[in-house]
Amino acid sequence: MTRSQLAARAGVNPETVRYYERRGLMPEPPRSHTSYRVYSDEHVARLLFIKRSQDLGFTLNEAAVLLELYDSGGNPCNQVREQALQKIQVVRSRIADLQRIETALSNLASCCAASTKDDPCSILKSLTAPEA
Amino acid sequence: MTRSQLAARAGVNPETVRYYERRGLMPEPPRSHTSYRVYSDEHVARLLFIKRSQDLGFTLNEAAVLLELYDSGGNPCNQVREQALQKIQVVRSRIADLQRIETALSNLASCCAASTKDDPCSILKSLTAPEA
DNA sequence: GGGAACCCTGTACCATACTACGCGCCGTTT
DNA sequence: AAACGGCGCGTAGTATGGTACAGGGTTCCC
Repeated sequence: MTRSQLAARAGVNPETVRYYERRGLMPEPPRSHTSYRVYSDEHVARLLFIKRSQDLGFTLNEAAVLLELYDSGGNPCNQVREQALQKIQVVRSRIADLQRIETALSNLASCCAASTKDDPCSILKSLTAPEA
Repeated sequence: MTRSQLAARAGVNPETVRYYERRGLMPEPPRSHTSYRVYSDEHVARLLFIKRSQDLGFTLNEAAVLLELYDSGGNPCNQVREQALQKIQVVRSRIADLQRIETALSNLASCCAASTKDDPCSILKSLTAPEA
C-alpha cells in the first residue's frame, strides 16, 4: 500500500509517516520501480504501536525504546514493565500536580465570585502570592 | 534593578524577561542613560504573576489575557472567574485522561510481569490493540 | 491522451516556551 | 588602565510533534 493508504489505516497524516521515518521510528520501506514507498500490514502494526504508545503518555523517543525492545526479538517484558512502571510514576505525579492546580483554580474562582464592585478582585493577590 | 536582578527575584532566566517583553507580557521598562533596562518592584510582581499563572496551568497567551484584565483596572472578577472555570474543565479532563492512562499502563505492566520465557511478552498485542 | 490526484524530495513553517550566541559597549574592581 | 562581568541587540538553536509547500514525476480513469 502507499504512504497515504498506510496513514489512513492508522489515522495519521501522510506526512507523519515520513516524519517517523526520519526519526527512525518507521523503517525505510521497500520502493516500487518509480521510488514509491510500498508498505505492508506490518508497517500498519508498527504505526499503530507508536500511536498507542503515545496514547499511553510515552514520547516518541520513549516509543523508540519500546520499539527497539520489540525489535530485539527477545523477551523484553522486564524492560517493558520497567518503562511502564516509570511512566506510571510520572503520570501519577502529573495527576497530583493537576489536582493541586484544580484546587487552586477553584479557590481563585471562589475568591473572584465573592468580590464586589468596591473590592476590586484579588487576582493580583491570588496570582502574585505562591500558594499551590 | 537590572534585568538579571529582576530575573533572580522571580527565579527565571534573564533571557526570559526579554522574551516576555517581546511577547508583550512585560512592559518595556524605562532605560538608564546607557540604554540599560531599569526595573521596579512592580515588574517583579508582574513577573511573579506570570509564573503563578503558568503554575496554574495557563499558557503565556492565557496569562496575557489575565494581565490585560488586570491592567484594565476595572473589576474583571467575572471574566477571571470564567477563565478559571474553563481551565478547571481542561484540568479535570486531563486528569481523567491520565487516570485512564495509568490504568492502561498498570494492565500493561501486569501483563508483562506474567509472561514467561516461552510466552514472548505481549507488548505487540497490548500496544497494537486499542484499549484505553 | 489529458487532467486530476497522488507520489517524490528537500525545506520551511507552526505552536509552545525558552535558551544561547556573537559582537560591541559599559561599569566596576583591582 | 586593564580586565572581567553584565547589558544591549538581533538572530539562531533547543525540544516536541508534527504540517505544509514548491517543483517535478507518475498513475489512474474517462
